Amino acid sequence: MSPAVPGRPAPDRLRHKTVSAAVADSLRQQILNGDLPPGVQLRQDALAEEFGISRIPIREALLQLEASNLVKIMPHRGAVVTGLSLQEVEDIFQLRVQLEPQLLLLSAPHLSHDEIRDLDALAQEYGAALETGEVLRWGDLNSRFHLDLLRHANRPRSLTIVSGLLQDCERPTRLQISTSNDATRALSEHAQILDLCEARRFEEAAACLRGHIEHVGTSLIALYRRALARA
Amino acid sequence: MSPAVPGRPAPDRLRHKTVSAAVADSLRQQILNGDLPPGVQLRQDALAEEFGISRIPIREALLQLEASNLVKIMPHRGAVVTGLSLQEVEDIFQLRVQLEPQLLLLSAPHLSHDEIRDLDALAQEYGAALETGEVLRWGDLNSRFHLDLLRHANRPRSLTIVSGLLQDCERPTRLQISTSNDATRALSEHAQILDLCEARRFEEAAACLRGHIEHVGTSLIALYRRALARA
DNA sequence: TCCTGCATAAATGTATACATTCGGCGAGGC
DNA sequence: GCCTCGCCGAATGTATACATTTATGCAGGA
Repeated sequence: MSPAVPGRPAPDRLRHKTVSAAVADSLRQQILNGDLPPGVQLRQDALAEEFGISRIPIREALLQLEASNLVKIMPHRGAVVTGLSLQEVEDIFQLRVQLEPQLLLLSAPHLSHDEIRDLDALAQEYGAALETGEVLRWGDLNSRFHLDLLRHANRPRSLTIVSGLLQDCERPTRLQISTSNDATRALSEHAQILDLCEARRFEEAAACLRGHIEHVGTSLIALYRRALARA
Repeated sequence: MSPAVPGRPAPDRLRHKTVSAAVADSLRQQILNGDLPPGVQLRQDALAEEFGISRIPIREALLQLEASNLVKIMPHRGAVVTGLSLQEVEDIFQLRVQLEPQLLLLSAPHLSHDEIRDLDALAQEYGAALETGEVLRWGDLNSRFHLDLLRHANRPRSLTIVSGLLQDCERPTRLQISTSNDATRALSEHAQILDLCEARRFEEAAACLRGHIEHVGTSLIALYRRALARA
């Protein structure tokens, strides 16, 4: 029953084991939430004092964040929160369109009824968070849904890549809160994908997933373009 | 440290600026060369003494290597050199087959004659290294050739991903040295791709690239399967 | 006025020293 | 005889202190 398939970088569900990991998670959340917008300089001394710890764990946390493309470290010049260019966002969605449906075709046949039920629970939790305005959990739930859907594709590297793409989608997704009718549509599309999977109509499920990503992508890119134009 | 977009992990425009980066590069080379085979434990104290430095830069170097999937760090349990499962290698080549030809279609029309000449120089250098047995430069030259070929696709995230895939190919590629007739075939295929690009027959170039990756992939996977069976 | 050059300050990078955690070994009990 | 509990050693994780690099500001001169 143990999911040997890598769900996430680290099983963060248990308590943090090291300070640097805790700091990394905290900063990651702040960046994904937009609390730390792109371009902000992260000074080690300030962060160390703020967290009440030494600079060493801060440095290691920043290195972990750089691995996720959340910050850019320049030697002797500190770390800066990175931003995604419009081109990058477009690229990310094109990659998702190209990769995810194909992986779904491989993974869906191996989804058990229990797993589909769990996915449905995730989707409903996502809907609940949508209504209560819990924006923080929004992107995370969406990412987990998409990843769990593809878990059984037996393509470990592809899943790692998709995981990275999904995480990068979380930041611009925050913009979409205002136009949350897109989000409700996403909700129904998630349900539809699950229904098609349970009915073992995998080709249609993949097509639906493709349409879902395309729709979210075009909507988000339009929004992102305007947001960038403002700044 | 994630590769900027073109070039390599670190554009060595200048000599190493920090010790941790130098250590990371050294360890990276040793791992890619097979000097540090998968499963080896990297103890910080031993490395620190070996390099004649403190443990702090060692730790940061290990974190950078973890970002490249070259080592796996477990909290309080040290770092271990990672290996690629057969499944991962297969996945990597399927991804390359899926991504690279498409990117070539986007990039090739923007390749100038000078750039094609540079690429040809790279290919010839690769051939020279093949004959003189300079195995160390082999994987690096191959990666640079493929990356430079796709440089103008205007798909930054895709290029980063392909860059990672290529680096991961470097390790199992070392196995291929013995059966270097595959490598000579790769050499001619590289030249053929360039010729088709210069003739502006982009579709054929992409098809050729696809066949090239597929051929190298199947050959390498067969070899890798036997190597894993031994160990 | 503008440019050059150095001195100063602030931030990062590294070394040393201390604290914490994990794994193994052996004594003790069931 | 086997299992459990607890101590001990080794390695990692973190704090403190020092060194190095980069950027800034001011003085001096053309």
